[in-house]
Amino acid sequence: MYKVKEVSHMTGVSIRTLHHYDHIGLLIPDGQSDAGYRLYSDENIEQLQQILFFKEMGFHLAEIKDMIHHPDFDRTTALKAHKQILLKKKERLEQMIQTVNTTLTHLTGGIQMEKKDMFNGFDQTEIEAYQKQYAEEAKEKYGTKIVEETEKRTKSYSNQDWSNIQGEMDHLFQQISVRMDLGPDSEEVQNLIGKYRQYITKNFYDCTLDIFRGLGDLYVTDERFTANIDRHQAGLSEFLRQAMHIYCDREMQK
Amino acid sequence: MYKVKEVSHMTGVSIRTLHHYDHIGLLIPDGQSDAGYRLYSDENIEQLQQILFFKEMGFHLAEIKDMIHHPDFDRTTALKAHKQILLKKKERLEQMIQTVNTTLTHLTGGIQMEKKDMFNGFDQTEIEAYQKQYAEEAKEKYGTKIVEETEKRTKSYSNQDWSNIQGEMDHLFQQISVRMDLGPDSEEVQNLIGKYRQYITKNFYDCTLDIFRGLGDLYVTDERFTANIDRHQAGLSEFLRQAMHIYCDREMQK
DNA sequence: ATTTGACCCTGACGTTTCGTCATAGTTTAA
DNA sequence: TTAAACTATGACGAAACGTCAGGGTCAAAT
Repeated sequence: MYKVKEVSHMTGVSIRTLHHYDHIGLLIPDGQSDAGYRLYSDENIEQLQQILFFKEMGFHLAEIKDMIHHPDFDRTTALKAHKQILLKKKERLEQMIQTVNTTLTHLTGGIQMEKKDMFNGFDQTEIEAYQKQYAEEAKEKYGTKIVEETEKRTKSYSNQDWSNIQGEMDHLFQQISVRMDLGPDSEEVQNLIGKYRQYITKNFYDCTLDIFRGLGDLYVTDERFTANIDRHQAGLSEFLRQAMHIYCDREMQK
Repeated sequence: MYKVKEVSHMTGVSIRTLHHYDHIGLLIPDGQSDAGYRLYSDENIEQLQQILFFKEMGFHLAEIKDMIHHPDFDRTTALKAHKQILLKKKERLEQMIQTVNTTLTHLTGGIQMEKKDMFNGFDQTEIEAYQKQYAEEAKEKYGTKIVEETEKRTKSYSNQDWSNIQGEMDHLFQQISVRMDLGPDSEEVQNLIGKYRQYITKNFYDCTLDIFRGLGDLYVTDERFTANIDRHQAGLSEFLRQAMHIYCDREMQK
């Protein structure tokens, strides 16, 4: 016979929950001490595990109570009925997600139209000016090789190309921004960061870890980057820097 | 200016709901009659429709309250965050439906083969019978591929092979059972669980995480399994289920 | 002018599953 | 014997209203 704390440790349910289950008659301990302490038998433990199992499936405690107290209860029918309920809930959720998505595209679409920034203007001269400027800074930091490589690769890019690149980039940032709550070290975010690096390597230059790390810093120290990135989401640039650092740390360890 | 019943008819919300929204400060009518009747303006109606819209998307009333009372509220961010929540809920629901399906197929399929325990009887015909039956259930769940694979692989197994498999399996269970006190999340146990999965994949079919998780549930819900497993050690089946779930959760994160 | 019926109001409890105190008795080890 | 650790029983809170209960208000019919 086990006391509440032991049962709690064994099964992972809280003591309060045990009280509650006793209270509503879902799981009444087989025994009781002189002082009125609840004493649970091995059988009680098994019952509890059954209860937890059905609870995981989303059954209400009242339903579970019926199921375990009526051994001849038709579980199959109950399960089928339950499944229908779950399916309906799922449908509703999907509907909700759809609605959110629709609203979201309208909202973000509106914002993007409003703002004209360097990545939205595909004027070739502007891009070149940007490249030049970036080139100078980059030379100081990473030497001339990377700069030359970038220039060589981007020279032949058409407006269409830039537009595509911008689209991909926006998409990636978008993806990351909605996952900010998962934390910069989350698997999802780290995967996206990896994609981002690949994307740079594909379109601009071989983005080594050192460079990548520096790029992350740039997002916070250079207000042009900061502003451009944070337009997706406030605080995204700092978040990106953290995530990129974590990414680099981990990659170095491999 | 409209009274509660009119608003109720116009929008479909109950009068009590209007009371409630007033009470929590979500929708306070613009006017009031001498007798203290709530009088809603056209603007109020619009607000209410906004509220209903966000409610449909599954926002909590408190969140909605913030959104409509703070006109510069970042709806985009809120929506994105909300979407994540919805997606998580959906995942959980799908998991639950999966579990229900597993239980259902094994409950319905179990009637005819009640007394035949696949692991204890090495009679070839019995095994084949089991395989057939399992095949039907499994087909519903995982499609025909896994079933065919199992059949293909096990067709040539001799009694000796089955005996060996059983031996290995017993050994593994034994190993796990003596480590139960370390907890299902301990490294030792998790390693053994990993081996177990490999073992299944090697001898029967490609055991995906979904399948593996379902298998864990089976150990608790299907008494044939429970009995067979618990003969090594009381409570082992439940322990296994927990360990397998933990294993799957962790593997999914990788 | 009064009655009647439709309509409105403000509580307040119930629902669901426990978390979180608060207060108080019990057991156990030092 | 005393302090630490454990247990017990309430009771409030949370979310979003449904559902009475008890009691005013308004407009039309008597």
